[in-house]
Amino acid sequence: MELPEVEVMRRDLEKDVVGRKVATADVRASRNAMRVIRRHGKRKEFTDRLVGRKFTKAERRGKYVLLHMDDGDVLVVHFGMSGQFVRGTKRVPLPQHTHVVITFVQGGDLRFFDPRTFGEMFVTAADELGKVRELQHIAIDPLDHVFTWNAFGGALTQRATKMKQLLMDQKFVSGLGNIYSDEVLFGAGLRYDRLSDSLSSQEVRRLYRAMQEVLQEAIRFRGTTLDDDAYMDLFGKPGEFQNELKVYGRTGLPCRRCRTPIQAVKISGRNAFFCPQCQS
DNA sequence: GTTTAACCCTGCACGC
DNA sequence: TGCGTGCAGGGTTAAA
Repeated sequence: MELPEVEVMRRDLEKDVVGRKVATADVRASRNAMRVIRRHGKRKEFTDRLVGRKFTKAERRGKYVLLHMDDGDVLVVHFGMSGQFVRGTKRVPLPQHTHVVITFVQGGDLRFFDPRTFGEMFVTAADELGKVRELQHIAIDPLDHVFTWNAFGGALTQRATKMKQLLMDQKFVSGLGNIYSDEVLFGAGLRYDRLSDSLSSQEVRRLYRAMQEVLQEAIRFRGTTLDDDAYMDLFGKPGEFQNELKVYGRTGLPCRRCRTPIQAVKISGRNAFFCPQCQS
């Protein structure tokens, strides 16, 4: 789950979970459930900080969601690649690999399931957030209004890294993963292996604009739901952006712009998809 | 400074 | 049919 999916989830949570009060919290009895709340030694340590609390705000930092509560604590959630929230009720059976169930005083519940358990959730005090290592290093959000193409260009020349890796580096710019880094680079007409300090100012502007456009569009289409990655929104509905993808997963298919077959290469263990004609 | 690989995990596609 | 293998990926970490 990358920035657009996390943002869609955040908006859904803001609409449907903020304002609700926790009646019960349950961490399921499995090894992987404990993996999900790995920061807490015991289930009770986690659940005690949720029960009786009301959610007051849903915030996003990079690919993290922060659910603030009325006592100043925060439920921090990272979805990894297969983590999901879904709203439910007692009558709806729990999905496979459900690790945490939070029920509300107002009725209904919130389930967290995650087959591959790369996801994580934990509760911390809001004023301790600055001490959480993963959150400290999250770079500026590409959709933040303080993020200007000027500042972006300056940061790019400070480094000499292949563009794909740099875009996926959460310490450099937050929110992009394997799918959207490829889509952004295609939108900018840049190859995955261009070095960041080799970009002209025109290319920097193109990249900046492509980043805004791709991410905003992906949010508008409510995220990308691939066959092998069943991302769904809070209400279990898939996204639509997979139909708009220009390069990701399209190996051998004609480029939507120039008809040249899309290529895939391995770069540091990840697939990079690109059009050899449109990107240079 | 930058890059690579391994690790955590399950589901699925593939070949035999 | 059923099994083993390889791959997918976010983020961290150790090693090159």
